[in-house]
Amino acid sequence: MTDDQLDLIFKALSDSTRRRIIDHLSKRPAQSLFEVCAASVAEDGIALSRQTVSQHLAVLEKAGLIEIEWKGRTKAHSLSVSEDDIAAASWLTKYKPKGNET
Amino acid sequence: MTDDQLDLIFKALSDSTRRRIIDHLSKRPAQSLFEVCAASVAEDGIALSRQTVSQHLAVLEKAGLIEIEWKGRTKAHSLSVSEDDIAAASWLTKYKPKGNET
DNA sequence: TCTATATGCAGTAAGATTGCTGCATGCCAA
DNA sequence: TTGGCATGCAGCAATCTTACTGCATATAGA
Repeated sequence: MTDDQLDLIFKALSDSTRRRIIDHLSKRPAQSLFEVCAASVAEDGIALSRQTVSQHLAVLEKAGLIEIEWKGRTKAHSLSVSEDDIAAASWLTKYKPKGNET
Repeated sequence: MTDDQLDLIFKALSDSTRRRIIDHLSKRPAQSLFEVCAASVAEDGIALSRQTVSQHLAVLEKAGLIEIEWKGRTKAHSLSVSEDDIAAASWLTKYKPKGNET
């Protein structure tokens, strides 16, 4: 796992909008851009423009956290969390206290 | 764990310089600002100004990952990773695949 | 073919981030 | 008391981020 990859993953996770998108995609995979927009409004009450959501999805894709499948003219986004992603995002556990905290 | 807290922790971890500082502090706690600067040059070959390192330390402190103890005119920085921090940084494990990936 | 729909790309503006320099403050030690 | 050292704060420039609007492209279906 390179430093750049860690950067991408942590940066992707450092925005609550993107964390919400991850949550939506975990509940229902293969959502189109419009569906993610709709879910954001319906479940979180947060209205974002299509392009804004598109950019967030691009960040998540760049970090390797979601995967894309084109179905005709619609782009299906699904969560794609690998073991490597989990390991990277758990980077901090390396520095876990040895049971001596208050 | 609030969304804001997750933002702070992931943002703090999304910079390789800050991850390196965490690593230095884990190896040797209670380092002053100057010592962190020196370690960055000595161990990583990266020269950063005192103020730049100070800012990175402030981000880490704001995220609650390090703690400060003043000793006279020097500020001793130590790693302070709580169980909550570990849990927050492991946020992605919620979406761990159920053993069906390639 | 033609239209409606799903998405992409370009451009923009406000705000955050990251690095820096310079000056101010505050404490230890002689 | 005073000199020197560790740190803080203010300010600045370059870049990145996050949101947006508007236009272009491509595909499914009538």
